[in-house]
Amino acid sequence: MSQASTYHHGDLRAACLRAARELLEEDGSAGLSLRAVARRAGVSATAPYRHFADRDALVSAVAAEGYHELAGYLTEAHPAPSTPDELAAVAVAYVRFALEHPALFRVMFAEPCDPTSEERVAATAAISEYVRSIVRATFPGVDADALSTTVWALVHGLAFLHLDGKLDISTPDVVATQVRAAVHALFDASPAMSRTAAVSSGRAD
Amino acid sequence: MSQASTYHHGDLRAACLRAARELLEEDGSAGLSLRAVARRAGVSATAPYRHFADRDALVSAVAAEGYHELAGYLTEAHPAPSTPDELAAVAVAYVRFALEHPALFRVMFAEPCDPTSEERVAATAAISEYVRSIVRATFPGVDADALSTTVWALVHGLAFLHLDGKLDISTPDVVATQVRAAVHALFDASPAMSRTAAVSSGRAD
DNA sequence: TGTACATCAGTGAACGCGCGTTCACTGATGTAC
DNA sequence: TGTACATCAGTGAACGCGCGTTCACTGATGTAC
Repeated sequence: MSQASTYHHGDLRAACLRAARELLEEDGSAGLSLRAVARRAGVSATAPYRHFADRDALVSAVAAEGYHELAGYLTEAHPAPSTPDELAAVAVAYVRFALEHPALFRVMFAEPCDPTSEERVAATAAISEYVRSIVRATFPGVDADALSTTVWALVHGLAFLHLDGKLDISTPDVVATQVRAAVHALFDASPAMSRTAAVSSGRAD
Repeated sequence: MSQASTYHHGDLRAACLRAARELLEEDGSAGLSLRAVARRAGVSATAPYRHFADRDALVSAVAAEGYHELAGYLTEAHPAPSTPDELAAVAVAYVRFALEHPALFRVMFAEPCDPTSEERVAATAAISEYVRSIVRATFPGVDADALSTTVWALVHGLAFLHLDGKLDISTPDVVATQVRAAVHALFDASPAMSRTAAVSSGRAD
C-alpha cells in the first residue's frame, strides 16, 4: 500500500457514510453516533467534523443517500410504468427496499422530519411527484393527486407493516405476492375513480 | 392536603406513565428516559425501579397504554362497522389517533418491535384481528385476510404520511376527507374482489 | 386499644459509560515563484 | 528543480452532560397478638 499513511484519509466523508450505514443496520438508529462512526472509520473522534457540521448533518446525509437509493430501486423496477402491473412492480420494489434496508428506511421516514432539513423535504416531495406522474401515466383522466396519495399510503403502509413484523416476510416472493395483491385490489377500482369522487362528496352531508 | 408527605406516592406507577407520555409528546422518544420520568414525577431517580424492571419495561408499558387507547378511538368511532362508510369512520379515527399522539404512535409502531415483548405482539395481533373482523362484517364472502391487510396497510400508511408532514394536516376535516376518499377508493372495488383475485392470479405468469 | 415487627416504597450517593462538541495543535499537500 | 508558505485534514486531550443501574439505607404502613 503506497498510502500507508492514513493521515489524509482520501475520502473520509464517504467512509463515514458507509460506517454510518453499517452501524444503522447493526444497532438501529440508536447506534448511529458520530463517535461510533469515527471509530469504525478508523479515525479520531473529531475527524468527522471536517465533513459534517454536527450529528444531524450526518443523519441527514445518510437519509439523503437513502432517498437516492430508493429512487434507484423504483426506476430499476420499471423506468416508466404505465399499466397497473408495472405500477405494482414498482410497489414491490418500494417494499423490498424497506426490507433490505430497514434501519435506513426508518431514518428516512420514521424519525420526525424536521421542516428545517430542506434536503429531506425536497426528497420526499420528489417521491410524491414521482408517484403522481406514474399514476397519471397509468390512469389518464383520473384525479391523479387523490389517487397517488392513496397509492403511496398503501405501499408505504405495506412497507411498515412488513418491517414491523406484522406480515409474513418469510420469502421475498411471499412479500411480492402480498404487495401485488394489495395494489391490484386498489387499482381494479380505478375505472370507477370518478364515481368514487361523486360518491364520497355525495355522502358528505 | 392530608397527604402532605409524598414519601409514599400513592400511585407512582400511574404517575410515571403520565410523565412518560408528556415527555414523549414534548421531546419525542429521545426524551423518554427513566431519570426524566422520575424527575417529572417529583421522585428520586431510582424510585421508578419499584414499578418497572428497566427502561424497556417502561417503554413497553407506555406502548401498551397506546394500543389500549387506539382501540378506544376505533370502537368509539363505530362499535361494530358493517358498511364502507362506517369502516371509513374507523379509519379516520385511526389517523386521528396518530395525529393526536404522534410520539406515542411512533413508539407503538416505528420502533423495531422486539419479538421478546409479547405484550406488543399480542396488541398488534389484536388490532390485526379486529380489522379482519370488521372487513368480514362489511364484505361477507370476500377473502377477509387479504383485504384486511390491504385496508390496514392503507390506513397505517395514511397515518404515517400525515404524521411525517407529507400530506396536508391543516385541519382535522381536511385529514378526514382525505382518509375517507382513500378508503372509498379501495372499497368501491370490493364488489369485484373475487374478480380481483382471479385477475391477479391470472397475471402471475 | 396498644405495641412489636415485617414489609413495602421510597431516598441519595455513587459507579462507569458513551455521547457531542471545543480547542489548540500538527502532519501532509499543493502552489507560487 | 527547489524552496517558502498557505491551506487543508487530521489528532488528542479535555469539557460537561445525562443516562441506566447498583447499593445500603430509612421512613411509612399494615398486621399479629
